[in-house]
Amino acid sequence: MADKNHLYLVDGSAYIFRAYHRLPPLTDPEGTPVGAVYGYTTMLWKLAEDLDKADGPTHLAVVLDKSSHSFRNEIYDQYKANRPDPPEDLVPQFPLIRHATRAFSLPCIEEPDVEADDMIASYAREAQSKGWDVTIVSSDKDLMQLVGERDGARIDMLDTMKNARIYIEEVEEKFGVPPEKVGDVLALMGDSVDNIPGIFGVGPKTASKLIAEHGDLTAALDSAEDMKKSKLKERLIEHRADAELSRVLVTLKEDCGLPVDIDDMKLDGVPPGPLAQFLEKHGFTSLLRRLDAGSGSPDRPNNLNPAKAENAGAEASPQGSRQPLPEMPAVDRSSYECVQTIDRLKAWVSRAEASMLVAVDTETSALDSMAADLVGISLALGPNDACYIPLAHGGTDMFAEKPDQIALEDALAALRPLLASDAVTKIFHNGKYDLNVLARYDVEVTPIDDTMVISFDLDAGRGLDGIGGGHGMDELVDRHLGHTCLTFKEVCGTGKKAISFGEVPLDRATEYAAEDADVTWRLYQHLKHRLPLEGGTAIYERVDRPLVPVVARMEQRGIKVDRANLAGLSKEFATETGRLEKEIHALAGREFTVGSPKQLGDVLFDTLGYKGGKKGKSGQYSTDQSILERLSGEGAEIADKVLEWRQLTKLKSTYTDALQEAINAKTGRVHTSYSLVGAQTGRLSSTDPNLQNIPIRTAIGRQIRDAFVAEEGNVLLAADYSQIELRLAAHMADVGPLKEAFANGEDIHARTATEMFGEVTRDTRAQAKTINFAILYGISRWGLAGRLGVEADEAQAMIDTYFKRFPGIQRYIQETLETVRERGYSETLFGRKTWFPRIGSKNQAERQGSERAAINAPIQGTSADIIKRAMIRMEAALADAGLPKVQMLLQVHDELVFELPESDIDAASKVIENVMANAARPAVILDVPLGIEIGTGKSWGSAH
DNA sequence: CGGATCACG
DNA sequence: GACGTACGTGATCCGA
Repeated sequence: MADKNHLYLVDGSAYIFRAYHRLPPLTDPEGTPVGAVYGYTTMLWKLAEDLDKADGPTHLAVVLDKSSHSFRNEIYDQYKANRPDPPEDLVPQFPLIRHATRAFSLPCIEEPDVEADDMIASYAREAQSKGWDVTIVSSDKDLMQLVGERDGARIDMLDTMKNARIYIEEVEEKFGVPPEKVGDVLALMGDSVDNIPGIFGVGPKTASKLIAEHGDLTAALDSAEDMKKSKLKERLIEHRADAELSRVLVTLKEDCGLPVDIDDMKLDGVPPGPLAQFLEKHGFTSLLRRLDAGSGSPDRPNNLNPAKAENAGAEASPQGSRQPLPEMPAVDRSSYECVQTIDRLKAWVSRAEASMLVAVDTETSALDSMAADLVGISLALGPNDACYIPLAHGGTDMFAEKPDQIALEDALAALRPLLASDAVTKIFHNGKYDLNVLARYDVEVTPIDDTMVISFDLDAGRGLDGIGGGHGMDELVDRHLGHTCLTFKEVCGTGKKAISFGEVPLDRATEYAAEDADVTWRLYQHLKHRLPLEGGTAIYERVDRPLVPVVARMEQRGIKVDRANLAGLSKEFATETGRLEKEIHALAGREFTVGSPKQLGDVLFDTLGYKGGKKGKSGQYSTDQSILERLSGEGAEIADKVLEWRQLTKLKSTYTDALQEAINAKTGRVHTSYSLVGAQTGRLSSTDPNLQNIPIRTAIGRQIRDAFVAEEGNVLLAADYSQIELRLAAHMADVGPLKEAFANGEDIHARTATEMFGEVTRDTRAQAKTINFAILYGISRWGLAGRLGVEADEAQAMIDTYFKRFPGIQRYIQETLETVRERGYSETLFGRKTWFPRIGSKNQAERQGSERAAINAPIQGTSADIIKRAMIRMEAALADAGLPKVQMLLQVHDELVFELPESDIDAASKVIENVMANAARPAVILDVPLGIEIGTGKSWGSAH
């Protein structure tokens, strides 16, 4: 997986002593001294801000000393005996440190009779044993014993005051020995602050020299016998016992009991409420302003992340600045290098490895990432510091002279270590595409960042009428960098004269391709900077960023469809529609294009004279399903025929014909493409082909689902969240009766019918179901009336009853609209924002449309967040359960489809249900259970 | 290329 | 006083 867990352990007690001495003696409005607390608060702020950085925390806890007593006092009664009392204006700040920690909603570890250092050591080792990286936020020299690498997991330290990282090299520089021997050095030199004796007269220099020379403490002490007569020799012999005692005292206890599970230290966003309260209480106004603004000026990078801590009003929108970022020079395409030799490529790779951050873009021969061939790769390490590596340029004519370029396999061999290096973040714009292309060349790419996804997490819904709402690269570059990129059309042309990228001359190709990498690098700086300031970090880092490789793999797997089955259906549908068309023409009395709503409207309402033709704003009669059904009810045979004709042509053109064409020639499977930024609410969308709208509601349509099949020996498994949006509505709106019904596993629509009408009949249940859905979508009396076929008055009465029985719903709607009007966006339980720039429109229709969408977005979006979390965890969960052959193939909003060996059904079902049912945890604990329904079969149709 | 229609959750 | 009435998508067809 791209992201490694990284635990930050903050040595809180040590920090405040240092902060106290370094910061001015501030007091809060009540006169309480808070200088050290302020320093501590800003430190946590900065750490939280680092959540999105390459080496930043994924998990974090603060460790404090609860008491000064520990096992060391038992073996040495003078331990820390001469430590002076803390200054009196520091004493009242100790409890405030806990308050500050709580305000950030961070776990705080304090155990009686255990020193913070030992607790940190124990947690560090625990995390390391699980393969996590660890950063100890401290500069305490005792803790330097822990620095180093073990089984691929690293422990380092961070001195936040000096803003310096401490790695093995730094420890060696300080002590002259590697970390594991620091204890020996400390034992010799002693520590006056902790009153550790050491050897009197031996300081750091002598101690490190002795240990470096002899290897360890015992050997150093033994060596005294052979020394020339000296003061040092005498002291080593005389105080040997002191040194040995000191060795025990400086040894960290690495097996303390761990009161909090490290998994529970996950940084999952900082709720703004308690933090704002804390900042306010102690008069930390500058921090409070940043929190309230939810945005900062670009030259003030030290702002806070909290995921849900933004209050940015629509007017405070920081997007749309066309100012180039100050430190970035204008794009200069002439600065780019075309890399044509392996030596030059190696030079770029080693520079990229050193910079830890590289923007990457692939150029290909087509748009379909599962079919396109790789034509070249561009890299960028900074503004105007970019190159293009052509790999398959040259005319389509195989005899045409090809430009000099590195052999594909040589280039990939040079790039693979860089692209797979944990230490280097690869930035893409829509990285899923590049991942898919490169995967077909056996190139693994991890970890990645994605500017398209970051843009979506910051600005979903922010565009107006298609202006500035997208997340395409050219659009973002224009919007954020004030620059216009070369377009693909300019380079490759359009229409019939269009050439493929491989035919573009290298100088031109370099300008285009390297520019894409260059601007991706620049966009990244801009967008990634905004994430913590605008509360986008949690949803990006915890949901959408880790999802990218998961979805890429799903696309790569594809799903098998039975071509012969589809071809058979196409033929049936063709025969039938031909027959229907003749009948329709006969009934109409003339031939016309049945597929033309305009001509059909004229036939129905003018030629045949049916009543009730309604013209829309386009001036043409509406002939949609509801109209045709009405006519059918009035006895119009032609309406029935048209309905049937429409159904069959729809199924044929959109499904049975199109799906056959979508079968990939190489894999023999159908590979959809999911968009992570397509739906404003955070849902995925599916294109080319859309596999999220395969028919299921009618028997004839379901035949198409039966054409989606498993390979021989395998089955398909479909796992659905049952009624997830209603469950979330019950939780979010705190609707007692609905929560109770879900807890009891009741039929929710029946329960609604009972509450509303006092009895459950087929009729009242159906009405209740309609009303339940209406609620999710933002209800209006006319809309409901139309659906139920009743008068608006009656619909209003039902709405009133609903609100009366379920008062939480009305409150939810009110509160949601108020916050959206105030802040400009709605939010899911996981902190995903959707913007509603039209919520205050003077145009009533437009405004009401926004209101309905705003009521729905938190529910639909939370559901999307939950299934995404399940997807992210699914692969590891299946692997851990020894089920590597179970493959997740499709997502359909509340459903996941897997392909698996028949023999794995039982075991896989358990894992899948467990992951899906618990996907909200631990970030969100729902008041309702998440019900999962699982089915299996040889085809998708039979798995339901 | 926009509108109308209809497939899905 | 008129507006135009359920949320979120994508594919296909027609016709300007």
